[in-house]
Amino acid sequence: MTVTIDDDFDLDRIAQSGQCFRWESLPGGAYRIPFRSHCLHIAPLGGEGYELDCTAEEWEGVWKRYFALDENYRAIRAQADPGEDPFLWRACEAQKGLRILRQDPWEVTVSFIISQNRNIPAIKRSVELLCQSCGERLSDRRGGSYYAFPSPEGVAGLSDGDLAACRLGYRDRYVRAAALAACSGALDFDALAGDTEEDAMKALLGLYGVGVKVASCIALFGLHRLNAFPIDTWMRRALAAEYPGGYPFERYSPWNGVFQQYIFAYYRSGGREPPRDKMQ
DNA sequence: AGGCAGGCTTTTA
DNA sequence: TAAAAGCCTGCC
Repeated sequence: MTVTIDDDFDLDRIAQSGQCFRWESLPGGAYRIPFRSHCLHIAPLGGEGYELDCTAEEWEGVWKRYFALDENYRAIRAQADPGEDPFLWRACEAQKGLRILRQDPWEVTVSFIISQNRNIPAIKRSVELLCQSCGERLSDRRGGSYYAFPSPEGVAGLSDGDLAACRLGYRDRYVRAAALAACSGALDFDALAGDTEEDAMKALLGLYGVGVKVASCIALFGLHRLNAFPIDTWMRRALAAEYPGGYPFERYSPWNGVFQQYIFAYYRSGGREPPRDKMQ
């Protein structure tokens, strides 16, 4: 089936934004996107049109929510004023098409625990190895196979050796601890959904191996708390260079996390003063 | 109590 | 070799 999407929506930008690690790039700007037990092939047709391999029901019931198409990113971007904050405006213009997905919170939790002190290719590799080691092998609609992201039980059941084979390094005990917490109910994403931002952050920070940065990423990308504002090395550089007087959080609430993502992507793509030496 | 240095696995460029 | 969407522990 085909659909038209009448808002900011750029598959390449989303794929490269560092919020999801399992999108598979295909020829022609298309992607294969696994989500829980679903898998979508989506190909741009030019303009606002896209070719999908799912039913209308699945598009309506699963993917529109996954892509957060109920939210209007043009309207969010419009809050950045070129005269008031030219840097933010440029970042939004340059990265137009980004969206914050509604991903599976468990997958996001593990992925961002794995992300610490690593670059994106290395993160993708470990996540994929983890999926292959204990995720369910499923078929997409084109006869291809893929591995679902494993359940907490699946991860908790891995031997030391199998977990080590995922090349998680010192993070392997963090991942195992998160799996045990999710199995025991100590980590309950449904409960977190009803919490205040502060309580949700507090609960996430209680996980072994989860600090402020990773907890913020889980809140933003896993719990869809669009005001959560992860600060990594890139954001630290961007804030120091562009907002020496402090970032105006009040001004952009409750969309701080969205603007954070524009700034992060803009900076990482070389839009501003890359780290002293070279870029990718 | 709260801040800071050092260490940690592995990959990437 | 330094840096990578950092965090934990021990010391002060």
